[in-house]
Amino acid sequence: MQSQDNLPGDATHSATSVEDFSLDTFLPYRLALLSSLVSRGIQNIYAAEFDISISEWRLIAILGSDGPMVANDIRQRAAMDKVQVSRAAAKLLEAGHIRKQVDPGDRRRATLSLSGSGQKIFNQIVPIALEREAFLSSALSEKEKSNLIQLLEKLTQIAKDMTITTS
Amino acid sequence: MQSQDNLPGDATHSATSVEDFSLDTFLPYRLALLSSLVSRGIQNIYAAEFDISISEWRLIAILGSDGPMVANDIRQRAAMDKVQVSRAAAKLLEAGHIRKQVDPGDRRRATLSLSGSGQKIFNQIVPIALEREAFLSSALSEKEKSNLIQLLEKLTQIAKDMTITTS
DNA sequence: CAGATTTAGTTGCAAATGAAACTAAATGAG
DNA sequence: CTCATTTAGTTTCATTTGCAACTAAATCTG
Repeated sequence: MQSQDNLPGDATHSATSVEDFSLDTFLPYRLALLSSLVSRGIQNIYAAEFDISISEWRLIAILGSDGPMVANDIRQRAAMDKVQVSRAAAKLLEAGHIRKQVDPGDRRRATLSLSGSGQKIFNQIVPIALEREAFLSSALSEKEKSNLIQLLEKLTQIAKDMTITTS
Repeated sequence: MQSQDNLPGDATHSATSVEDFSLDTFLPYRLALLSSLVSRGIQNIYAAEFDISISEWRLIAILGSDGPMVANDIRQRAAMDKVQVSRAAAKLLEAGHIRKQVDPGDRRRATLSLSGSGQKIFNQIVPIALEREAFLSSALSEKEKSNLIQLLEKLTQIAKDMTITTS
């Protein structure tokens, strides 16, 4: 049995013929499908209850769990588009959920952090989100779940490398 | 502050407190992150080469691998919105990549199938997509990959059940 | 069979998104 | 020091999306 040490750019021994193609085992499809189902479900929660969008929640989640940071760091952290970050930040700022402090050393940069209301939203959403997640992953054992996370992390790393990060 | 009394019964073994929250092990986040990276990468391929959007490609992929089917089946198969299916179908129809045959028994339904050019697009994209996927999953062993697919399938099933399918 | 209800799919409109152009500040070269 | 380049973030515009309202066909009820 051949080992599968794929050199990047190689992939020559892998199935690339039309007959072998099955949507059900096609990773990008499976990921997109699951991700959209999950996101849709969660979005309903905080769109209805609080008045924030997905990207806004993402910002709040990042600031809430990792602490204050500069927009660019958020972009890298979440593989978000800089436009996305900018807009989400603008809205959150307007709503008073985050604060912005310009870096005196480099006045283009500004550190973003949760305000009181932002923190409150974070505190309220987290339990709901966790509960939702718990229900979702109730089909998985603890081991399966950590295994899954690990696999996703690996893939994310590769995917990040693949992306021609022009941003 | 509103009460957040969890529905009694299930999923109580998992952490639901703010302190335990970590984005890195939060499944919805990991999924969204990876999925968006992967989709973005693949989209570039067929948006540039052929002139089709993600949902259009999805339709082609489904019809190409599963054969002709009715719009509603596509919707269920791909957990797509019916609007999404309708619009993608309309565009593909206009571009001549699919055919539409009205069911004589129920004239609201129409079976969609790939036309010659649609089939050709399918044949051309599949190898590229597979190669891309092979590269992506080059970090995983065969076993890990099939394991991952299986876990994703399980989760998808749950997520489908969770969704209050109003469509 | 008429009228009400359900189902399949489409359309209109408002909000979200993404690429590219733009502003402003910082850095680098001569 | 001055002009060109890079970097951080914003704005503009065209496209995509998603919900809700709609049309048309089928089915159900009396």
